[in-house]
Amino acid sequence: MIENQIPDVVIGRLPIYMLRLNQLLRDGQQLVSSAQLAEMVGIPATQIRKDLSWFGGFGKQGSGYDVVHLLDRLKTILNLDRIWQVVVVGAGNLGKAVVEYDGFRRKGFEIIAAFDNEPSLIGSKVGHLVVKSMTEMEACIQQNQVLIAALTVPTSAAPEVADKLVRVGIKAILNYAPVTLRMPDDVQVSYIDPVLSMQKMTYYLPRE
Amino acid sequence: MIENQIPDVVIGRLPIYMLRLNQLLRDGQQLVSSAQLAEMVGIPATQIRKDLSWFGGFGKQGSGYDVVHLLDRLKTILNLDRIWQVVVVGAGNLGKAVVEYDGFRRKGFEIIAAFDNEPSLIGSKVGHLVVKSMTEMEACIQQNQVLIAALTVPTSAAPEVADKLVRVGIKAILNYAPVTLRMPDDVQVSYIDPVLSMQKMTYYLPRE
DNA sequence: AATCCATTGTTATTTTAATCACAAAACAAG
DNA sequence: CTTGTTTTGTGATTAAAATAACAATGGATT
Repeated sequence: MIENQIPDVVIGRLPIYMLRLNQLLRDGQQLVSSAQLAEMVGIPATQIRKDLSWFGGFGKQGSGYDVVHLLDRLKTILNLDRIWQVVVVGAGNLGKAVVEYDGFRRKGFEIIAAFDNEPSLIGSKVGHLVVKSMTEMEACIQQNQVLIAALTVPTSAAPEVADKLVRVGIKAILNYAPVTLRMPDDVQVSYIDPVLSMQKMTYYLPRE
Repeated sequence: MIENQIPDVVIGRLPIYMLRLNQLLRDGQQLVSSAQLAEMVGIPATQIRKDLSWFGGFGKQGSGYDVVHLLDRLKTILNLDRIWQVVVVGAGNLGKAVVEYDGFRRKGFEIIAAFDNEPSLIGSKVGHLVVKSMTEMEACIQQNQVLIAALTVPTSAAPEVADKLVRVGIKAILNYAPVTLRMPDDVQVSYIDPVLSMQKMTYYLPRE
């Protein structure tokens, strides 16, 4: 994590706030109090206010936060006031699911290419894309100045492929492989592993 | 979260340790020091030792931890010394991907059924399963005493379906819908939302 | 214009988690 | 059997995060 003023945990909560604010926006609500938002996200109101105050106050005493304005500010803070291009590396089942999932596009992440080095996959269609060879990856990433990659290759290949991605300019990796990546400080890594989440939950389940 | 002696963050790290220990096991290594494990997972050795010490000491001074034994203990602690049956609710693209992903099975989570209420999906094959109607869900969960569900229905349906799952006995929900679920204290919920992770990473990316 | 009410922004406090530091234990070597 | 080396387990300390408390503010009401 890059050394910074604002705690990482706070940054992590902002997207959650955005999710609920978008919901309020769709419902046509114009103002929201920290208490109401708290109720929606299951986080204390005082913590929400504190989180937001890191970026300066944008609420109004007595009435609360303007939904549109707050959403707009959060978008800007999180650099989400633009479209981000994303490449998917690894076009197996998992990669396919990532490309075909439209949640990314809906939130401003455009998947522009999918790569694999398995000859049988290259040239095949995945969603709206045609799978490209890994040899084309570097050129594609650099030409489009892509900064974000989703890594869906087999675990054994993940560290090596991640290194390569960083070498060609990637600064954020959404890693679906269950392996810890050792990356330079200016490269972000997020781990997506539903199995780990399940393994945590079983701790709390009755032993029967 | 259930009120407990041991901090939730500690529980959350145990599955990560297991992941690496399994790797060492495959490599045939018999002993591991906290320092070596630390190197592998990117967490300080002192924190690993402290985490483990919550459950009593199972290392040997001077030599480290016996890989097989430690793995065994962690399995028991996390209730992973058994097979857990899981149902998937929602058999669209996402549900399909979850059923077909074999990472769950490999770690002892057996997906025994997939449900949907879309008539066109009911009866179709998803992986090795035949999609069942939601009307059959209650009977299936109760007959098999299933405690874990993966929730892959559309966001709008998620809260309602989650409530139903809890009513019929589910105690842990892996929620893929981007919505906060309000659940009783004895029900675990984990959120899987790769978009949130991406939105967090963009904060740290250069504004270009 | 004065009062009241709701709700923010922020300082102070408490709680929780991470890190440090070191004594105790295991084992190997002389 | 003593000495040296390694590495654990844990009490003490520091750092970080969450919570509480409340003054300040904006708007509504009389």
